[in-house]
Amino acid sequence: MSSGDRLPARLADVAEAAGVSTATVSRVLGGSPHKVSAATRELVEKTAARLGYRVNPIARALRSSLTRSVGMVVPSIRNPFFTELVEEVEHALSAHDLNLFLSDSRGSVELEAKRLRSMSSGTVDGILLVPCHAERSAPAMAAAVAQVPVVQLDREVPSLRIPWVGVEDRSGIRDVMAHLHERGVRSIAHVTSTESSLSAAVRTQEVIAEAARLGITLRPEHLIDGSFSIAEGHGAAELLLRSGEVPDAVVCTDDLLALGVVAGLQAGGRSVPGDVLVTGFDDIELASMMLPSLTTVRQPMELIAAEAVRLLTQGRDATRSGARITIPGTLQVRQTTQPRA
Amino acid sequence: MSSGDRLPARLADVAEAAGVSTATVSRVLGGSPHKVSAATRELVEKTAARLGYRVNPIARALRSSLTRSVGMVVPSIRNPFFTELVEEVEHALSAHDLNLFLSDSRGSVELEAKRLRSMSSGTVDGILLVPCHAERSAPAMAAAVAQVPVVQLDREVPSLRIPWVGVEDRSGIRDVMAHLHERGVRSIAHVTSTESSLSAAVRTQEVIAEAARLGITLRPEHLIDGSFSIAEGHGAAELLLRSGEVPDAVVCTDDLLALGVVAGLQAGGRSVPGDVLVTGFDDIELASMMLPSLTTVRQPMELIAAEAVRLLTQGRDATRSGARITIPGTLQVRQTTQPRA
DNA sequence: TTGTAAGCGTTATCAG
DNA sequence: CTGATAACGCTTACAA
Repeated sequence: MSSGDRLPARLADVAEAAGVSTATVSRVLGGSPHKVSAATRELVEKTAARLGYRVNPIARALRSSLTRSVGMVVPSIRNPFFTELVEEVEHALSAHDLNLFLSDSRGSVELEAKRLRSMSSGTVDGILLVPCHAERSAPAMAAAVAQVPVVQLDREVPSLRIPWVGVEDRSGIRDVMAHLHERGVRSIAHVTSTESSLSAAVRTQEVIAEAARLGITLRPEHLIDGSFSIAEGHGAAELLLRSGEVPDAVVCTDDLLALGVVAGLQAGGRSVPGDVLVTGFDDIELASMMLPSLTTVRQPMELIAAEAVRLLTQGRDATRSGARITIPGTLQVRQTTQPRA
Repeated sequence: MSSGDRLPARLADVAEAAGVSTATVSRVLGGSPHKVSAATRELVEKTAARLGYRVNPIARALRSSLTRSVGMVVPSIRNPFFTELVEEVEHALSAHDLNLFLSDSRGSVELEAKRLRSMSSGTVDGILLVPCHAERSAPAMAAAVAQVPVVQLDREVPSLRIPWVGVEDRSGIRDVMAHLHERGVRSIAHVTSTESSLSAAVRTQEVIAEAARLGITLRPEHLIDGSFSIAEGHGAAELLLRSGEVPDAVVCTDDLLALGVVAGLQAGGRSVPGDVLVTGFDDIELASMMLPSLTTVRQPMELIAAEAVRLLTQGRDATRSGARITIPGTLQVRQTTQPRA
């Protein structure tokens, strides 16, 4: 049934065709530090090209126990922040000639554990993980890290000594609050998702602290805690409108929530920023494309991805260090916090 | 990135501990059809569990030339339509216990070729590809398909006999046009990206044909052809507004363009749907979350993903067949085409 | 500088 | 039903 496609050339075929040993071919083509004369090298390269030879990465991996690929597990690839992070990671890996094995844990600790198990049994040289739960992700991670280097991104499981790379949450929030204060905001609501992520919890902490420090009112019933999604933000806005007293601004711990809040406020007949200011966090692509465009804190995803990949490629020592690399975000002031005319 | 702590148990270790041969262990644990006595089977399973044995997928792949993973290459993982498609593919693969190798070609034929080359040299059992160009993607695809089964998703390279799964473009557009006609629309503009995708070209063809058939005006300068992005849609709306004569509706070949068009029209002081109706195509998550929510054609991505995976897993025969599987989309009527009060 | 040969951890083909 | 044993394609001591 298989038509005229010939089986791909193996290392041995190249060796035979070139009249040298397999060892020599391997040394030339595998980029080994071993010395090979210029003439032989050229001969080998020529014949390899002529035969259309390509290494069998599986065989290479079995022999060298190096796969040249890394795994990445995120809670939801559909969340634009993670999508953009994955994209940056892919680019960073390309530079090192590494492939990406992507998995979505769908926010499930069990599924995450399964993915980690499958990856840590030799398919990848390292794992980049955005844990889906701050405590319950720990056991599977501990098991994985015994087999292969692991680096956490964005979200952190504090009970483990696994390196982490993420944004400086507190300073980002401080910038937001200072900006709102400057805009004359006297009262805020806060929409967050402390359950999903430790980062969100830290941000919320900081929102509360800064509100107190700046004399901005944050009523307990105006602190709304759910999950990260547009729908959640939409619901939060409805709640707010029903509460009767609508604050001057709504501070959200991520852009999806902020998008939902803006839509919800508009649906309720309020103008943003005319009646209420809104801020987000992350700076996903949509934040600058939406109307009104969203004031938010830009997470430098390129940097986060690059640092994570660097940690991973620098090997066990680096990933053993328990390093915590925090990278500052930058406030992007846009239309949702324009001063009222 | 070096090896782990305790060396993991190998097949041979299990065999030794259980006092049987490696062949027997392999037969039990590898799910081979070969008969093994119930007693031996249980013994092996017990010892394997006790030693925490897990197969080495690399060794297995080398021996059996089956990796239990498939590669997927999309033009941009950031495009929500592809993101959602990837997610569905991941789910479909999970059901078959297959892993996903994801790559982003960033719309570059060269990068795409590189990805295909790397994947087709043994790292995956099959490739799901959304080609980034209707002609220039062909050479690399032809080379890949000689090594490994390939299935095209969404976009198609017609010059190759490679199976394809996608939505029924023409009927989707006919539904949109019929709906607009019913709404009393007499003139439209059309925003598309025929360069990116044959599907878009087909949709555009159908828009023109249906406009003619239904007596709806589509002025040549109101046919705007660019790339698939929110920014592009935004620009198209500005162009439209500057043209002086704003049509009754704007038909877009994807949701991103439609999102941009809505934002652009609003920025220019027009109301959607008050002054202008807008339609999209795809039904990405945002389409129903945005305000006003977007009337669009829902692509059944779960089905598309499932069919593609089915073709791939059914092996060479299926992927040699040159099958073209088209799946009907369904019109989702939402706020952007509400009748003017 | 080059070659020989021993594995890497499985699966599959034989005999028994 | 079970067990030796030879591959799979490559890297890397060790020899020459």
